[in-house]
Amino acid sequence: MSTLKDIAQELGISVMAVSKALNGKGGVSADTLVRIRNTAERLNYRPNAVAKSLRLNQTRTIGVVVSDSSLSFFAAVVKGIEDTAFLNGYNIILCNTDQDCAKERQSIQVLLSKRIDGLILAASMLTRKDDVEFLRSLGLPFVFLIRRSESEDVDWVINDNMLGAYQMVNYLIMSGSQKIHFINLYVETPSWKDRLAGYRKALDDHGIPYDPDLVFKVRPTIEDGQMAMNKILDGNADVNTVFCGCDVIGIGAMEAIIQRGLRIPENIRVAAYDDIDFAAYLRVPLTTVRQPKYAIGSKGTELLIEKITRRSDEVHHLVLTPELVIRMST
Amino acid sequence: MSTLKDIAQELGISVMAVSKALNGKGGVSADTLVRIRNTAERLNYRPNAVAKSLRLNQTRTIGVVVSDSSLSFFAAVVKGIEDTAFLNGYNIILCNTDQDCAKERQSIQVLLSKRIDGLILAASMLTRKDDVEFLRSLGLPFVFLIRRSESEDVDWVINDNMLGAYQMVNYLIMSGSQKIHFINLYVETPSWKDRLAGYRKALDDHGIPYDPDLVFKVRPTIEDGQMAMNKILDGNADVNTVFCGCDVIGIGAMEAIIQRGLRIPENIRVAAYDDIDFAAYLRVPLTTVRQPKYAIGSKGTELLIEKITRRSDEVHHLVLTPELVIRMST
DNA sequence: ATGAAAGCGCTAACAT
DNA sequence: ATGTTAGCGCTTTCAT
Repeated sequence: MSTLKDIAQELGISVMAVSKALNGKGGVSADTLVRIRNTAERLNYRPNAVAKSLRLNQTRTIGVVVSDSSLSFFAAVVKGIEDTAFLNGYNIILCNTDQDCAKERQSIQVLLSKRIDGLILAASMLTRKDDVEFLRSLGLPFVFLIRRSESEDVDWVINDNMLGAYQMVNYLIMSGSQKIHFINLYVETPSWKDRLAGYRKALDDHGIPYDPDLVFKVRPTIEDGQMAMNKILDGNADVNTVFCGCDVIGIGAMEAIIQRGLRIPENIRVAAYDDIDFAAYLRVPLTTVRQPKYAIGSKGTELLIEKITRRSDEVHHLVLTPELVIRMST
Repeated sequence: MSTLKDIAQELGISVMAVSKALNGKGGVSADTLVRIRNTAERLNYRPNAVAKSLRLNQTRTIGVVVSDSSLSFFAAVVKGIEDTAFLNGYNIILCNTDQDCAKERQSIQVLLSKRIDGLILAASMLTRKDDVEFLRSLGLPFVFLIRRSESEDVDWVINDNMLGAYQMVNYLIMSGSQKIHFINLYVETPSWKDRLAGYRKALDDHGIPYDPDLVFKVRPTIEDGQMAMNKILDGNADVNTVFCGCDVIGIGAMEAIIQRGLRIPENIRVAAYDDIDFAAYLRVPLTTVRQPKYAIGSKGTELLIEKITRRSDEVHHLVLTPELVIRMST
């Protein structure tokens, strides 16, 4: 792999001249410029971004930590991130946390070593107030995506979880449901609380008392959704409507219902959250709250790059509006 | 952000001593070792991987170019890659090519500038023989995943496309189908050809003549699958069985069939390829060929790291065995 | 227009 | 056990 020095020696000129020429900085005669370009081409010169990074103290690389990039929902967010990063001349280093707090911190430390210019935390486990101290101590611009922090003075891009849950539960009530089970996610993040608040507010607005026995917490897997639904069905003859914390849980719930020979929505109505790619093509097309997945990724990246470039300390909260998507399952 | 020098000055010792101590190289007294560690801790020292990379000529970073990381199938492969990279102390820079040859080359050039240690090409567009020259000219270990190259002398990890297609078509014939439409992917890659070969071989083995009019090419999207299926249904009253090049196309095909009030599998049998996460939970649970998605990613990464470490020039072809998964759609 | 010097943070090789 | 030298490839600053 050839270097500026190689080109300079080849031409009997200084390294500086070559550097300036190849970076279009001027201060080089038209004649030498051409000769330098040709030689660079011939020697198959590729600028060494590592050396550049060391010198300029910027890597044009963004760190992305996400709980599980293989889940349909996160994969869409990551695509939004990567596309936007690419458009702005950045690359992304992708790390999975597997919902493991320690692994998340470890990954962040590695990214820090690699001197990323900024950090995206997608569905982070570090949402507590004291986690923010740790994140701040890194001295690095960072943005929360999907899940917000409990601390108000950091940036985030999320969908309006309270509104989404409210809209869904309100719709379910308006269309006839009085008793609504809620299989929410198992980590009690701010998003989790916001959705619960939306659920409760909708009940409240319709004068339906809140029954904590109707609320469950499970991991976002088909199996767990199925198990939770089975438990609900086992314990209770009177199940009418189920609102699931994400589509994946909803798929498991539908599976449990169908396996018992019950029909959706005739016997039980099922609703969920996210609107993943295949939500419209499931056993029963799923009524759900659409999160603007790709936009969360792209807006979040724009915000981060803005922070990297401007270095301003304004706090930005982007709360994107979710959309109720009514399909056959209700 | 503090450096070795900061620690050295603080302690009034040389930079070298600090470097050795912090890297566990020995040659430091137990006493100074402790003092160095403490000071490093206190100054919140993080080794600068950029400087290390420049010095050592290795970044412990792998480049991953993939056609579209948001597609369920690729997302699973990428997870396999990232997990395995992490386990071996590597990070991945993820780039999407969007099936665009020029973008793929551009991304590779950028990765090359960033001095990645190795390159993974997942469903690359650079499968032609002359593309290999370009890839070799990079002087970088690389591995093809999912899609193989036309050139035999490069490494790859794929599933046995010929066998998978053969097994499926053989099963379809054995279970009663004589006329089988084939909606294959639109890029005529080696994988594409292998699957067509498997399709033809199965027909052959059963004495069924090959009819090119039954073979179609579409992009791997639900919409295109749907359009293709509609075209088939429009032009032909006698449609019995459809084998789709991937599950996403299969979803589109099923949608078209259902929208016409036809039943799956009673009126038309539908089979596909990949076995994406939700294949079992679709409108009609999908009969498909399971690719070992995660394993393709993890085995491919192991192979690449092996190449990075050993620098041997043996060629490895890992052809993983696909599995026929029979569900309700046939 | 061109170049020399210095240094980003680190480590291998070689003193002491 | 500890330190010195040199240099990875690049760019900023300051000559000429």
